[in-house]
Amino acid sequence: MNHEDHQEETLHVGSGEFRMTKQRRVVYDVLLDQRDHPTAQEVYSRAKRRMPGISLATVYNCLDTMAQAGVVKQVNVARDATRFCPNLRPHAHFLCARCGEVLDVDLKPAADATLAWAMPDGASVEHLEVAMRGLCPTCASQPAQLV
Amino acid sequence: MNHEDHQEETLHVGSGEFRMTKQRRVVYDVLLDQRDHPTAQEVYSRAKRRMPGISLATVYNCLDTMAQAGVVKQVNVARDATRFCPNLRPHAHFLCARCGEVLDVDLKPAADATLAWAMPDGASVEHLEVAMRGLCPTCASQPAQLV
DNA sequence: ATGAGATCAAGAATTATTCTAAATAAGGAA
DNA sequence: TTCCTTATTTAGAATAATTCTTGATCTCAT
Ligand SMILES: [Mn+2]
Ligand SMILES: [Mn+2]
Ligand SMILES: [Zn+2]
Ligand SMILES: [Zn+2]
Repeated sequence: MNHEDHQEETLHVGSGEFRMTKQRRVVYDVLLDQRDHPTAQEVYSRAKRRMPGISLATVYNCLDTMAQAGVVKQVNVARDATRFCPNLRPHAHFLCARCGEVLDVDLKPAADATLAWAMPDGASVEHLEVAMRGLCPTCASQPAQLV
Repeated sequence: MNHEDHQEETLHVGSGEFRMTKQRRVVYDVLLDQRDHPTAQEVYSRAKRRMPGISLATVYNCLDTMAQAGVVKQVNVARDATRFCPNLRPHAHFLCARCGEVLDVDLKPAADATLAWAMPDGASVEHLEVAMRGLCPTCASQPAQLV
C-alpha cells in the first residue's frame, strides 16, 4: 500500500496537521485556482459552485484549519475582511487603490524585511506582515480617472 | 490678536483640516498622554474620565476626523480592533505575543522600507503598514511562562 | 441676535466572525 | 462488514467592532 492509494490522507504541513476532507479540498482548490486573495465570503461563493451544499461556517472552519496548519496565509489589508492566500513564500501585499486588486510582492532574495527598522534591543520577531497601498502598474499607467 | 487668544482654532495639518472642539481635544490628549495604542473603546473609557458626557460615537467620530486630517494614525495589528497612535514619524508596530504591549518601531534614518521587496514594475506605493509580532525585550529576557 | 452648517449624542443597523448544538461522516477495531 | 469513537459539517444564534441615522446642540460669520 502506497500513499497514493488513499484519497483521504492526513497532511502534515508546517506546524500543524489536518485531514484533507472533501470540503477542505474544495476550499483549498478555490484558493489555488484563482490567486486573487478572496475573502471568506468570496471563497464561499466560489466553493458553492463546486459543492453546492457547503456552508459558510465550514468555509470559515476550513480556512481557519488550514491557516493553523500553515497551508494558507491570512492576509490583512486595510480595514476590510480577512483575505486568504495559498502563497507560502515570504511576501507582502499590495492593494491597488484604484482597481482593488491585491498583489503579492515577493521578498527580494536574501533580503531582510526588518533591516529598515530600528528594532528595540532584545526583541525577537516571529512574524511580520506588510501591507502596501498605491496604484498597481496597470492603473498607474492609465490616464486619471474621470469618475 | 495672537493665536493663543482663541481656544477654538481651526487646525491645518497634513492633508485635512478640522476644528479642535472640546471633545476632539480630550480624545487627542488621551492619545498624547498614554502612548500605548489604545482601541476606540479604550480611548472612550479614558476620555470619559475627563469628560463624562462624551459618547462612544463621538470618540469614533473624533478619531476618524483626526485620522483623515493626518493628526493620528490608525494602527492595524493582528485581527482585533483598530488602535490609534499620535506618533507621526514613519514607524512600524510590534505586538508582544506575551504581554500584549504594542511598541513603535522607528524607520532607520534614510532607510527605505520598500527596499527589501520586489515591487511590481511601475507600481507606486502611497502607504505602507508594517505589523510585527514577537517577544518584546522585557518578555524575551524573562524565563519561560509557567501558566 | 440669527441662520447655516458643523458637530455631538443615543441608539439602531450592519458586518465579519465566532460560538453552539445537533447531524453526519470517517477511520479503526472486532 | 458492523460498531464505536471522534472529527467534521451545518444552520443558526451570538458577539463585537464599526457605521449609520436622526434629532439636538453648538459655532461662527453675518
Ligand atoms: Mn498573498
Ligand atoms: Mn504607533
Ligand atoms: Zn489597479
Ligand atoms: Zn512583552
